[in-house]
Amino acid sequence: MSVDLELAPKQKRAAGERCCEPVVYPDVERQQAEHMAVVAKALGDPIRLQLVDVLRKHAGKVCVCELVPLFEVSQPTLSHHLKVLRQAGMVDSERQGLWAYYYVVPDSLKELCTWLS
Amino acid sequence: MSVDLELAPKQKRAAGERCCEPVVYPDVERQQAEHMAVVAKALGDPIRLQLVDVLRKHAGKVCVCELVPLFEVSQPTLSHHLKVLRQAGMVDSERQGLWAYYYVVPDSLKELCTWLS
DNA sequence: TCTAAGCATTGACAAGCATCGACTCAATAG
DNA sequence: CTATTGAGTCGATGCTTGTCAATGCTTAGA
Repeated sequence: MSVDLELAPKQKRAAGERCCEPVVYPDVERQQAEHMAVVAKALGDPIRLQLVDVLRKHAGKVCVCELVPLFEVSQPTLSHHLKVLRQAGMVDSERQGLWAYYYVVPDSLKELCTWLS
Repeated sequence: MSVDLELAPKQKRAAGERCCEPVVYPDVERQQAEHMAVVAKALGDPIRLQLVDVLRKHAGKVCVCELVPLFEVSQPTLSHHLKVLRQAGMVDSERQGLWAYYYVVPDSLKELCTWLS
């Protein structure tokens, strides 16, 4: 889960000599980092973070019209935030008639959570 | 750690009647959510996420000049990213002579990590 | 004192993002 | 069929962010 970048051994060098050398960049790990960054970025808004929190506690039981009055934004704005979360793969929705019920995608937070700990 | 928003009980309503009612917004929890969002937002960039990763593994042993060649950005840009992480309270630095050694602030990731799990 | 190196800051610009109002679409009730 | 309601999309707007070139500051060595 770690990114594992190689570091050049630290050496005090004489004047006129650069202290650092270029280091190979591991591409595979970068992709992991990018994916985790997408998830973190999606959580980087208080409204979206609280949306995830609410949905985790009421999975599949909350329609959008119930979420709107929880936040001081318009319905289209909330719809936008839900779309961001959906595109980050963190939530998904299921329509039943007029209503759309959202839920947190299982294990979508796992990678980030594991890396954090 | 949870945000604990109150939800109005879901009811199918008759036509001409709104389905939702306004809900009280808990201010205290919002502040927690905002703080976690700040941390998440700071991690919402692949470079910053990898910076945190490197620093966690080499705490207090890496100078900025060693970090620069790990990423394909200029030194000022990296300095900017480090500043963002510093302002989010996630890293701090210590100068020794010419070099600045960065390290991850202990427990700065704990709140988010706990909430995620 | 002078010079060079490490790092931070500033200024500028393009790209991205949050927000809203207006609109569209789908489903339901009458 | 028509009106209404929930929800997503679009376009416009103002703010934020990532980036680099240029510059400044501090320290160390000559």
